[in-house]
Amino acid sequence: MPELPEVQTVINHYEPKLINKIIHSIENPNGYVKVFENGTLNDYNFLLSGKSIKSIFRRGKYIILNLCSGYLLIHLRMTGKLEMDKPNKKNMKHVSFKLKFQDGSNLFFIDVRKFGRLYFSNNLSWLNNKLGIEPLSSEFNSKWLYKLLKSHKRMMKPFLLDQKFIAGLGNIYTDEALWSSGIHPKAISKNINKNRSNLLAIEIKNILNKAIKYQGTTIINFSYGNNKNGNFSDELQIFGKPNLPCPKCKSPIIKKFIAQRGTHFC
DNA sequence: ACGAATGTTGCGGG
DNA sequence: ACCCGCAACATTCG
Repeated sequence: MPELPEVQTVINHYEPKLINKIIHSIENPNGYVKVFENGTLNDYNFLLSGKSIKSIFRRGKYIILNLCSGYLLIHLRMTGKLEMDKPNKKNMKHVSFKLKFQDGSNLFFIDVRKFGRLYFSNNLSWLNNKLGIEPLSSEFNSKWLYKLLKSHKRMMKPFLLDQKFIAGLGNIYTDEALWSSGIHPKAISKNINKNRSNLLAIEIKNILNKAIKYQGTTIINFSYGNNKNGNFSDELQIFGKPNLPCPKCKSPIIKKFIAQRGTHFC
């Protein structure tokens, strides 16, 4: 369930460890080839061998390694994890790829459900074309959000999950942000009044920033580094708490399928 | 014991 | 434009 705060947590953790490393080669020890979104293992080796990592940053839920030429992008999807320590036996069989560095260290991509993907690209224009605004940027503010909501007629939950409008929100933070702003997940964007819209913009930023500070949410899968867990799980107000009393009104939290996703609201 | 649910994304169909 | 269903895949829960 890595969403924006979890991806940022992974980056914050690995940035100092990976910066200036030189890639020696890449392997896929379990022969799973679909992880390579564009190209074969040989292509990736040709493109990556000898390249150094200049910087690491995030766009939406993508981890981007800025190489001395080109970019290597990692999407964790549902269960992807990065580890530098050699994985234990159980995790070893879920290694989708292994990046070897010239200094002998490694970066393992462990992915139980194998949805995670690796991309190589010379530029990021295709990514910027398909992803919407960064919710933590200054461009994302009350004014921008209100304009967005008014210009579409969509259910709020799937709207916020749609990465081409706002990049980085997933199931957990969408539920939390809507609940905090008093907006029903099925409410139609066009009908949201200005006060609620303004509140939503603030809550999205607050919740994401706080979750990054707590190093993300661990419910089932998320961990980073040496099996470090996120601490935002304890700060969740309604996600994963069906039937428990709503912190605001004390009536039981409702969980329903909306937009094919388990959705919590009150 | 077996079906359902579990984060994310993309695609086809209505 | 927008919604829905499904698929990718493995594991856990009831």
